[in-house]
Amino acid sequence: MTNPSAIQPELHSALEQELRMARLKKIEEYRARGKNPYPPSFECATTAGALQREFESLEKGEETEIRTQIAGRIRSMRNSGMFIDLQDKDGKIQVFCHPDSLNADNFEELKLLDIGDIIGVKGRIRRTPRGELTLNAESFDILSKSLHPLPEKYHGLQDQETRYRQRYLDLIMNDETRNTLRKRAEIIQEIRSYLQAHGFLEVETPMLHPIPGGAAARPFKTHHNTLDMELYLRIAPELYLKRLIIGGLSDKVFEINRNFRNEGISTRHNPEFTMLELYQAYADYKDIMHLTESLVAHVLEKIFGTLILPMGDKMIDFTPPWAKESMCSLVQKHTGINFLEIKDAEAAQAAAQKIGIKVEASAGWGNVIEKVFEERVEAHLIQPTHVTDYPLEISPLAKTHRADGRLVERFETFINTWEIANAFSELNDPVEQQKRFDLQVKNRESGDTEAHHMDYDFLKALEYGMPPTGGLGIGIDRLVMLLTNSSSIRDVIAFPTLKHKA
RNA sequence: GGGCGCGUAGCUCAGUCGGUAGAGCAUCUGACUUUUAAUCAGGUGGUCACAGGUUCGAAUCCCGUCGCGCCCA
Repeated sequence: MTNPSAIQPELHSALEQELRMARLKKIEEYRARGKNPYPPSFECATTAGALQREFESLEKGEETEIRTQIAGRIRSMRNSGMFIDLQDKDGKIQVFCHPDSLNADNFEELKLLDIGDIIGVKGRIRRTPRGELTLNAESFDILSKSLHPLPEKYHGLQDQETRYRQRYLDLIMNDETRNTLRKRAEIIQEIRSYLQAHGFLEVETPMLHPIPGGAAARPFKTHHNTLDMELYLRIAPELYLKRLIIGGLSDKVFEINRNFRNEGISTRHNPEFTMLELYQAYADYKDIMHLTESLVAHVLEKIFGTLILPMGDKMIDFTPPWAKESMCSLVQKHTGINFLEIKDAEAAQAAAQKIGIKVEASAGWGNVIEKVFEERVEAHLIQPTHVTDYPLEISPLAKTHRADGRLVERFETFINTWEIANAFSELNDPVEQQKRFDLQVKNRESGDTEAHHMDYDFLKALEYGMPPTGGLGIGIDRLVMLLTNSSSIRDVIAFPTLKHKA
């Protein structure tokens, strides 16, 4: 049994304690009247938003005999509680508490109500002479008493840090936060329904990996006590989804789930983030390109009813087909250098240095191209663009390009300068895959902490035969950022990773 | 990891040249009672992020630490 008057460590000031004690006292008074301040349920007949729509045409000053009941949080009170603004999931409605209609018991209990309390109200609908749709309360019940004051009613909650640390307050106070996080849920719902309608099977693969694989990234490490075994939080589901394709669980599988990468935090990076990965047997990267476009276009049409959205001060046009150009061609366009004519790493490094781009002495031909691309091309990719035909050297899981052995069949889609999608014709030659892993292991030994690990278990699976397969990864958080015009990934993740507060 | 900025009442914010800590909202008391950020009168409320330094005197100047934001890597 805890002492309700005990000082909580989070409550520093005397005022905060005082406010809390005053509200605890009101709870006791309410109980003393035989009422339960935390009742088990309340039957809502409608919502504020639904009422606003339903009675849109009710004239000023018009009263009805229509009774309804509604629940919500008290956002403000005027005239000593005579007028209460109630907020629920989809709107606000004014509640009028006057002894003419409100029962005598409840009228006495008005002084026990505070801003922030959740109440249920029964009453009749009218529109006031000033034009406000109003519920003339006949009775109310406290459904949950709030022990803390809400942020300032006019300016709301502004402090960025508090908005992240106490997201529930941000959600109560800021419509924009509610809208963004609801849009996120809708976007994911639409992705699911599109993929399910196109024959994809939704699956779940492990979060705990004995060997972190499927991406170039540093993992979080953890330990299983009973098995006495090191495990890693997954950096990508790729190698397990391919095992499902090998097994023929379905020719089309997808997973929408969290990945974890033990790297920096920025407006575009959160240590845990949500990824869509899908694999389609007998398809190549060109098929996946079309799939990517129609998937995203479907989401936009369903949710926004348009294919053109604002992002910052720009307009992004998602209408398929999207621009498509090879990485080397884009690099040549922006630097004048045609790397396809450059044969070795030394010459590539020299070409990059000549235009003022520093590259490491160990950088191979492909690494140099990637670096030049990042520094000179990415910033220009505003409208949706598939960048194709990446260097093999930086793509250890992709199939060698059918027309050029130095490249792979891969594309990344850039929108608003951000990488949104990454896709390949998947490498399904186990001998070739082993060579690629060997090279990665060598890179790791020479200091590349993001290089892939050798994974014999996966190689063994490949050796049983994986059909030709196209694969796609889409960063859901960044996609949601684009579609909700959000400038920080923290705005599209309900509870972003934060440091301990001092 | 580097640079810049921010941190003052529960919330939103002022705080001049270094001279006793301020406002609005919220809250409490009272008045009023069909309001719309209700209004009127009065009151409560402060670890000025934390720690040190300079100074007769620091929210203010300096150093360090922590947290948040923005830009860069």
